[in-house]
Amino acid sequence: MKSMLKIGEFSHLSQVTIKTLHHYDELGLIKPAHIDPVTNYRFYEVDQLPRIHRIMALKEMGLSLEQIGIMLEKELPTDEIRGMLHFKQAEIQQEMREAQRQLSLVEFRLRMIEAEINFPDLDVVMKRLEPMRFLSFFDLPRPDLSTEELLAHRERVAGLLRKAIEDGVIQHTGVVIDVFHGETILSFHAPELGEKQHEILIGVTDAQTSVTLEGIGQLTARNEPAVETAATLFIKPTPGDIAGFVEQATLLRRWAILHGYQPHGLMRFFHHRGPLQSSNPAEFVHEAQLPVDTGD
Amino acid sequence: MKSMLKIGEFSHLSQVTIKTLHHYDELGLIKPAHIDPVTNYRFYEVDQLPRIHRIMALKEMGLSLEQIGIMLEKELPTDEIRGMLHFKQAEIQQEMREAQRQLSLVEFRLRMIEAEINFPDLDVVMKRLEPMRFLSFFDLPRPDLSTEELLAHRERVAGLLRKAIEDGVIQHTGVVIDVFHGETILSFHAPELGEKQHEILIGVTDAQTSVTLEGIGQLTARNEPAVETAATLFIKPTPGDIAGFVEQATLLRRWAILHGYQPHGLMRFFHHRGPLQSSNPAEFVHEAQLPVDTGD
DNA sequence: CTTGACTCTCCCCTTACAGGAGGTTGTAGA
DNA sequence: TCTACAACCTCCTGTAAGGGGAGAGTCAAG
Repeated sequence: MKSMLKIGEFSHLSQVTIKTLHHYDELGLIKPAHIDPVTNYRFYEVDQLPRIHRIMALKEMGLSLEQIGIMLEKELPTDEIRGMLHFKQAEIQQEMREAQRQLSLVEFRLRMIEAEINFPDLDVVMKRLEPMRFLSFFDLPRPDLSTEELLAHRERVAGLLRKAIEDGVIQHTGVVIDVFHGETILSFHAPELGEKQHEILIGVTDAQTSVTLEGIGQLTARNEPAVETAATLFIKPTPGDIAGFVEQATLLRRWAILHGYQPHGLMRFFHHRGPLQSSNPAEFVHEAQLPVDTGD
Repeated sequence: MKSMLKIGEFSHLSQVTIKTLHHYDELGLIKPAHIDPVTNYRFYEVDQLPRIHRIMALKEMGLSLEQIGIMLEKELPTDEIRGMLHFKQAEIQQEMREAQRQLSLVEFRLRMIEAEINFPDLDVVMKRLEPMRFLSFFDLPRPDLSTEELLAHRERVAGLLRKAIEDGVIQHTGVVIDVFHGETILSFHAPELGEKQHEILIGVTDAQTSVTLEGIGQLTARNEPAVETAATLFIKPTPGDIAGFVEQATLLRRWAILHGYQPHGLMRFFHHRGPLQSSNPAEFVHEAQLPVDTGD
């Protein structure tokens, strides 16, 4: 008196939907004990309850159906089962760390909204910078330039660089980066700093060697390794808005620390569209990139 | 001198794959500033970097592309943004609890393996029991039955019940449940308990009212509400293996407590295939169901 | 002019099912 | 015996966020 169960009854007993049973049948996870060859009706036996039970128990652990299939077939040795569970354990822990990270990002946003700090452009993204070759030089002639003097100086340097590029003296890749050598970005135009606080990096081809430009001095070629950075964009930081510029850069540094990234190296300012590409500062697009240790 | 970027350059600057940019274009999340009508080449502008940056930042928080689309369009009021973030926050916390639960399940399994406790059938699954109508009676005539006496008694009761069902006196739905009234399953055949420690529930139709059966006594009809349970199957607990039976039931109770479920009510033994369906104890399939508070 | 690097549009694949269309089968009441 | 209606079947589509690849067209340099 074997009690054959129709799929509906089996579904009810096991609390597994009929759709799911169809699916598992198709995958071969659990096949009905009998299928009527005429009607194709599936018939299960009570004996099969343990198997579907076990499948559900493994699924609750987050294992994929494929993994469950492996664990169920062929009396897998205990060691392999333990291995799979350890692997799954590590996977879940990774997921939890990821969820924790997301949570801290969301909460940071919420705090910014609550505090009515309005930095709609503080969208920090992790970016990996590829290794690249640069020409480097320090451009400030004196530490105590006034804002006007600074702007004029910048314009003159940009003109010289543009000319050198046109003449082919510099094989430019289109990348320009500023690096501020100082405790923080705040030191940008603090007169008490030494002369070499502001470095400009011009991306060049691998073949480029160091050059000397009249009116600037020596540009030293060097290769920079790849680096992980926390990056955020600066839109139209017109010269008059240096305060906002500084504030946002400071916020980026705080963001990184708050989210568990250890700043590691100097902040870089990557010019997507700067003085070399456009003469209209209102169109400038810069990106601050703070190298960090990710711990990986 | 607008700098139009081909998709490859834009992809490089933003660290977003071309495939993803295609996808976002299709979804309308970020459309190229210009598309060559002849070649269909996509051209982006540097101006569009902030938008893709923001998209990535929101995606890092775990928001779906659909939600991101909503947040980006039409200068959404701060309140709505805050609302969405709060919602996402709750969602992440829920995910973390779920991950925590999975982790504890995996770790429980691992501990069982390490301790070489071999209960391959302790696959605990949460099940919701539907409300159902039962005939209830307490079946032990004396508390101090020997094992042989107990088995004989059971057989006699099963025969009487089968006859009552055949005669239509009991409109049986096929469900039979044992409930042990005592502190734990361990009290099962402890003679010091009173007479009414073992209750049998026979599932019946809603129309069934209480009846009196000769040789058993009165069977009282009552409706049981729905209840959440932690459930595990018992395969072939032959009478001689009462120790294993008890051990597994105890383990189920421990499992529930360990995983944060508060047991709430008495453990039930649901007979998928018991004395009423089969006369061969080797084919029996039972299920222990422990009602619990889930906290929902 | 050719080669190699880019880019385009389609189409299929992933997970674990859910929903529904359209057709067949089983059962209970009139 | 007829007829509802529930239960069951197969087959198709859809989900989220793209990845992989085919086959064809485009761009820049040597």
